[in-house]
Formats: sequence, C-alpha cells, structure tokens
Amino acid sequence: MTKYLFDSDSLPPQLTDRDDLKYITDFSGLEKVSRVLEKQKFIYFDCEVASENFENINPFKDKIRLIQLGNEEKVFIVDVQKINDRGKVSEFLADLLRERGIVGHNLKFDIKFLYTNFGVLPKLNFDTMIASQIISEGNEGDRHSLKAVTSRFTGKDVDKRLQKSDWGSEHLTNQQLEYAAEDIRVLRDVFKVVRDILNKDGEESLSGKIGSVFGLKNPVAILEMTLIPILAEIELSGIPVDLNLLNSTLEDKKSEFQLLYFDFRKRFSVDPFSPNQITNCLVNRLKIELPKTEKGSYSSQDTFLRNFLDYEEVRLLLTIRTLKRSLDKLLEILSYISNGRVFGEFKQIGAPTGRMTSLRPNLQNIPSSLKEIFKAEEGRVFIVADYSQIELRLAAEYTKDERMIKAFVEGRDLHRVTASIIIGKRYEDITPEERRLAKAINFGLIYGMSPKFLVEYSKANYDIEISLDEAKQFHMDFFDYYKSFRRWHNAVKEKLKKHRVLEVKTLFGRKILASRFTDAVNYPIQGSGSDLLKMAVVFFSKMKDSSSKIVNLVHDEILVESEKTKIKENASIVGKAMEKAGKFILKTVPVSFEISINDRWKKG
DNA sequence: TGCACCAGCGCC
DNA sequence: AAACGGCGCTGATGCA
Repeated sequence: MTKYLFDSDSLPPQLTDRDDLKYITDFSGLEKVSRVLEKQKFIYFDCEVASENFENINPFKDKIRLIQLGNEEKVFIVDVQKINDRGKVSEFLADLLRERGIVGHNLKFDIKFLYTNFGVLPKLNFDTMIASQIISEGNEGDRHSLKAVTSRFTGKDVDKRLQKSDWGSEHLTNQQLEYAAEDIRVLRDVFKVVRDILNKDGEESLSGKIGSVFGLKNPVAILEMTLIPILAEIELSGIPVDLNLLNSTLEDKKSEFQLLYFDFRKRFSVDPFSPNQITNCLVNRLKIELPKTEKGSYSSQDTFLRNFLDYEEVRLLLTIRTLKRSLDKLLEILSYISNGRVFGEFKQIGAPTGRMTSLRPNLQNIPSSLKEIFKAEEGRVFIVADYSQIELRLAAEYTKDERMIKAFVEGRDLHRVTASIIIGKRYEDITPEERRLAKAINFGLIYGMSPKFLVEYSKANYDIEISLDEAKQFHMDFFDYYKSFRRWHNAVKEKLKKHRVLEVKTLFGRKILASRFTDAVNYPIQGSGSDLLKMAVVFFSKMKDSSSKIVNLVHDEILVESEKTKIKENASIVGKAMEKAGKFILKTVPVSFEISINDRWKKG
C-alpha cells in the first residue's frame, strides 16, 4: 500500500528544490518547463498512468497522472492531476512536441494515452525498446523491458517496483516521484548507447526528420521509429464490426455446437476435447491407425483424421472441432468490442524476422469464413490491398535467380512455370491440379523442405497425393532449374558448418540471427516481406488524408476503411504506396498487388 | 490452486 | 544428418 509521507500539497524541500529535478503542479511551472526545454531537439519522455487494473490498462478509460520530461541536465515531473486544467496541459504539450522528438521506452503505449488524454500524437519518436529489439537481431533470449535493456546496455539496475503503484492518489509519495524521475535518467544513457550501436549500420546519405532530430542513421531503425505513431493510430481506430451479424453468427454456432457436442458425448461416451479419450476411442474401438508423437502419445490432428471420413465419429468430431474454433474466435472478438469496434494491439517487432504480431484479440488469424463479420461503418467501405506471391518475388530477388526473375518480369504465373518444369508440359497446358502441386513445391522447397515432408505437406494442404519417389524427382528438378536456389542453400549449409549461428540480412538490411538451416533460408525472405509492408504503411500514411484510415495489417495485406465518396482516390493512394515500397525493396523483380473494395473484409 | 508446457489450428 | 518458417489463443496435462 502506498504511504502518504507528507500531508501538505507541496513536496519536501529536498525534492522540489533540487537543481536537476522539478515537480510541476501549476501552470507557471509549465511555462518554466517550456522555457528550459524549447532549446532541445528532443526530450526524454515517460508517463505514469493511474489504473485500477494494470493487466487491463486502457487508453480510453485510464488517466495519465504524471508526465516526465527531461533533457541532459534536468527532469520535470508534470503532475497533470494537480494542474487540473486539461486544456492548458494539451496546449503546453502540443507546443512542446510539435517539432521536437521524444525518447522513451515502449512509446506506442505512452503516446496512445497522450492522444486520448490530451489530443497530442507525437510523430518524432525514438523508442529504446524498439532499438533494443533491432539490435538483438531476433535473439530469443533477450528481454526488452526497460529494466532488462538498461541492464544490458549500461550495466545499471532500475527498480521497477513502483511501476504499478497507486498513481491516482491525491498525494504521491516521495518514492513515487523519485521512481518517475529515474526512468528519465536511465533513458539518457540507454538512448546514446543504443543509437550509436544502431548507427554502426548507418548510411551517411540518409536524411529525414527522425534522422536529424535524433542523429540516427540506421535505415531499419528509422523505418521502425517512423512506424510507431502510425501503429498507435491504427490501434486507436479499432476495426469496425457488424454487431448484428456477429451476434447472430454466435447464436447459430452456439446452438449447433451444443447439439452436436452433447450428441457426441451421449452416443460415444467420449469427450471430444479430451485427447486421451479421443485417441483411445479411435485406436481401440475403431481400429484406426494414428501417428504417434515423439513422446509416444497418439496424435489426432484433423489432417490425419480426414483419412477416415467413413466413420461417423470422425466426421462428427471434425465438425465439432471446427465449430468450436469458430465459436472461440467469435467470443474472443466479442470480448474486445466497444462502440461497435474491436480495439486490438500490435507488437511492432513480434517475430525475429521483424514481422508484427496482433493480439488481444489476434486479428491476423481470423478464419476466412468469419472475415465478413468486419464491416465498414455507414458511409464507408473497406479497401483490401494485398501483395501477390510476395515471398516468391522476394526470394527471386534475394537469390538473384535468373529464371525466376525472368518469369516474373515476363508477367508469368510462377506456379505454372514450375509446374511445366517438373511435369514436362507446356506452360499453356498446365491443369489447375498441376498448378496446385507446383504451388506446394514452390512454397516448400525454397525454405528447405525435405521430399519426405513434401509428400505430407502436399496432401495436408493441397489435397494432392504424390509418392516419395515423385517428391524426390520434383525436388531434383526444382533445384536443377532454379539453379541459384541450390547455390543459396548450399552456401548456407556451408556457413552453418563453420559457425554455430549465422547472421542473415533482409533486402532492406535488417539483421537476423539464425542457427538452423531452415531458419537461415526462411528469415531473410519473411523479414524482407515485413520490411516491405512496414514501408508501404509508412508511405501510405504520409500520402493519405483524413478520409481513410488503416484498420488492420496482416503480413502482406493492408486493410483500409475509407469514406465512400473518396474510394477511388484512396484506393489509388494505397496502390501508389505499395508500388513505391515495392520499387524500393525489389530492384529487379516487379511487385504485384490486388486491391478490392467491399463493405466487408473479404476479397473480390 | 496456479503455472508452464504442449498440441492443435487459424492466418500469413 | 536432416531440416519450411512465423505468430496468438484455447484447453488438456503435469508438476509444485
């Protein structure tokens, strides 16, 4: 519990009167802060938010209590509750942050609160958490909390115990204010260390506001820093939902699920969600041969069970599972809705490759059958824009494979090209089934899939049965034809023999560590895709106006909500942004993308 | 009881 | 020697 050390409004002399630390509780204090900080190009920044429940802290509900601002010498702790004039504080922040940058840790979080509390969204950010993640190159072992980052880069220890203390109480304790100031002090040291590390991969030629404000030259870091406020805006926008359709779908699935679930339990005396009971039933009662996991237990994956659709138990089980998944996803979405929109979050560098991830709820794995739940508001539409065959294009560029590049330059369908090679038929004569097989081969083999796995993979994902010998032949033919891919894979194998861990680079220069062969060939391609999308988002956000906003991002797709009256203009801007990013990342291979307009989130 | 782990599956 | 990768969410399971 928080203790009140002082019962007067003012703090003890040792705190307020220190030269390097000022506690600001009134408007004249704000003016003093402005005078001192107006000479800064950037300001060290942090804030403390009062929340009933820190697990569920919410920028739309919770209030900022303290805003800490600092330069190299001074720290100002602005108590916005004591000042008690939101308009004045807003004006002060708007003036201060309009042209100046801020340095902070996990800034997307802070600036969302700044926006909801004071209508200010800082555009020039340097985030030491993002910096640390870039420097870590995807190393899974590294943590990126302020405490971990400070310890790793400066050797100092930060006490975070008061982070979730009571920031709403009338009198903050001396310790709370010292805690608030300490974050600013450590940022000074961390900032310079991580910036200088990043700048070892700097480009002198690079210009731009973020670069000049922070003295930052690393292109990947500049891209990421630019993205921060854009993601904050996307999260604050939320994505609109058709509540009627959501509820009716939910009811339909619920009743259907309950019917089938209890029917299953009654008829077979087995809980369909107990792996033990299910595998027992399938193996012992129905004499179905199931594959085993390495631990010795049976696996009851849908893909295996689909071999036994003549058993009613199996058919029913598969239906129940699918229903349950839809139901869970709908409930997950529902629990994050407010005012007809879902407010999810992004982890900006969520995967080692640089890919973003989506959480609370995850809006990057919505089953295609449920995407229609998402519906633009009245008078608005969705613009659904996604890159086509982007990983293959990036792989062609990355390996500089002449034949694959040529196919793309000529505008060919690469799956058909591959099909004609491995089947030995003319490009024009490839059947849809043959094209599907080639698709499996293209996607699998560039990332080092074994012929054995190709057999399983084709069956599971493309419903195509091939023998192991055929798979081996296709494997040979693929690498004989796309010669650079064999050279690339062999080079990676050689390097991994010499070194335990390999540093690979995306086309944009993002560095990623890989210790397995499959990672070392996959990461640079997946990572280049993430660079590409992030860049397209940044370009779009610079070109767009207020008649459109991004509402979701899914690895190679940008979902925009636009005013109906400006569909054409906005669709064209999305296209231009994607094209521009494409030209930047891909120098020899053309990009291709599809843009469709719809009330709902679906293509075509 | 709570936590860590895994399997399974949705998306890319 | 052999190897497709990434994520988040749910629910069962096993351990303290």
